[in-house]
Amino acid sequence: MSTTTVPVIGRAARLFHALSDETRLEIVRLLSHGERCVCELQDVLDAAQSRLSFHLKTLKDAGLVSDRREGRWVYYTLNRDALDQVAEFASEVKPGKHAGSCARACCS
Amino acid sequence: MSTTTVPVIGRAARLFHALSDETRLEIVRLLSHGERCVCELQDVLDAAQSRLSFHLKTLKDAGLVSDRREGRWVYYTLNRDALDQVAEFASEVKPGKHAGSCARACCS
DNA sequence: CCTACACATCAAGATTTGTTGATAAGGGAG
DNA sequence: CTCCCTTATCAACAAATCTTGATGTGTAGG
Repeated sequence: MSTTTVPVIGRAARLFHALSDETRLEIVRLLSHGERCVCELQDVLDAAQSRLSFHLKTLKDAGLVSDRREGRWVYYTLNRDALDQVAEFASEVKPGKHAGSCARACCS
Repeated sequence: MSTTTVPVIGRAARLFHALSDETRLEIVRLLSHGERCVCELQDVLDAAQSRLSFHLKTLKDAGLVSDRREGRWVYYTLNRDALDQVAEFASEVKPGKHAGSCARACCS
């Protein structure tokens, strides 16, 4: 069972890293209201286009958003699964969750 | 209500940043089993002492852990509140949460 | 075709972050 | 007081990250 913890940790680290930047959090917050195209995010966030593209790529690589092309526009949406994984990690790690399941060994 | 979003975003960013490193996630995972002293973490994680100290400080600054001195040892514990805030952000931002509450404006 | 628009990618520079080894600070034991 | 143990802090370096401006790619329209 503990063999799966390492990849899970890595997955969680990439998720959290994608959420560790204020610009990306603003993007996530906007996308929580529904699908948005890049130019709209650009307007609202008042961010340079290449900067936005960089952050959207970061979010996409982490699996937090998906994109869809429609004509010349690209629409981004939040991935519910990734957000569930974030909440799941927080819940899994909450104190008391593993109460009594493992001994406490302290240094000599 | 939207006046609080900026500080909230900043708070979330600092929380997520603290969780964006694998070493720190391992620390969190260990602490989820209960209080631990630094030397014990050092043993289990096989990490240099100054490295561990650095990561513990990062976690502490983000409010994710608290420390308590007992003799020469310092014990660290997870802060449940911070983990709740992580889960809360994930839930707050989940698609559908704000369904219909705001119009969709797209670029011209 | 040619142009314009929406977006992605690249290269360069500045800033932040993580690691390592050395030193400092704080407390217990003798 | 002195030594030792545990932890924190510092300085220096390496590596990753973010920003900006320029260029590339795909698509629609004339």
